[in-house]
Amino acid sequence: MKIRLGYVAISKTLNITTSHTITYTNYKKEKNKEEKLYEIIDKNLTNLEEILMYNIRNNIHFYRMSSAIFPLATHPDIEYNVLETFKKRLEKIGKVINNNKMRVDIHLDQFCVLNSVNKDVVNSTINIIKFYKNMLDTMKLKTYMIMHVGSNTFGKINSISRFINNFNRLEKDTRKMIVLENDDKIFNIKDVLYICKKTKIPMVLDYHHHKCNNDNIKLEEYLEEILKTWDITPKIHLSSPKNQKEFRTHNDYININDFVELETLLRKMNRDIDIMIEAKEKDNALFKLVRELKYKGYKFIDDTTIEIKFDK
DNA sequence: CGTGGTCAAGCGGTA
DNA sequence: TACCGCTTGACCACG
Repeated sequence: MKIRLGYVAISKTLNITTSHTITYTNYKKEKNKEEKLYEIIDKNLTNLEEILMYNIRNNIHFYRMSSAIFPLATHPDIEYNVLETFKKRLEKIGKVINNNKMRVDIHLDQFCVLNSVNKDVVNSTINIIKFYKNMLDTMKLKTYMIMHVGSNTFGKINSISRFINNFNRLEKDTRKMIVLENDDKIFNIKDVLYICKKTKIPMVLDYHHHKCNNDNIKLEEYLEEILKTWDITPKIHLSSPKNQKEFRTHNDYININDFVELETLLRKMNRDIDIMIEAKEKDNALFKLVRELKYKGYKFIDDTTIEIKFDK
């Protein structure tokens, strides 16, 4: 079995970002509003292209796009069809991704709360989901949007059924593009797995969140079921705590012990896995982990792919 | 230059 | 009750 490693949004090595933005307040002050927006988006897309080339050069097969490439794209008071304007560009980027068989996905922001008790929040969340679906469709990427279950208002049972109800309001094609992740405070792996089985949503396991929020539930007992929610290679998120006191906060790097713990469970599963490194040092953290794993004796097929022996 | 205040957006936890 | 962190922390005014 193989484990591939990926990273999120920013390359620290290249030192470029695809999240250049403008706030609504400053946007309103601009003389050439549209021009200003397009300039920012153009910069973001150029940097995205550069990051993708960097990923290809370094055999990184697995990457999460920023959700801030198109500033203000879903703002209620701004009318602009950004996806139409940048269609050619997005198609080209999509082609690069597909031609190189790279797995690229996206994570919805924290204010996308599908099960909110506030109707306006739900509606804007649905709008945002539609926007990203259109974006991914424009790029011709067969991939997913990752999100959390959301709010806990009126307790878990109510909150879970709110999620399922609102999820079912989405169109069928859109529903197929949603992936759920266990969070670090409320919805643990058991809760999320329950929803995922009911709705046929694939489940991303976040190992660090599980450590933060587990109610003494053992991952061993659920891991196989979690992986089964995927038709394709399952995806797992890995990060390390900043320190004991600020446990929930992400560390700059990955503690190799966290990887080894997780990998020890995974090697009993006999499935290829994609592990996304979520560390503040981004690709640097990924490569640091790779160096340490090699030193420890892990066998690598290429720069970021580990060969693991199935171990019952 | 570096830095502190600000920014469209939700939510729960912590001091 | 106000801030923090998640999220992707970037921009801008000021010194």
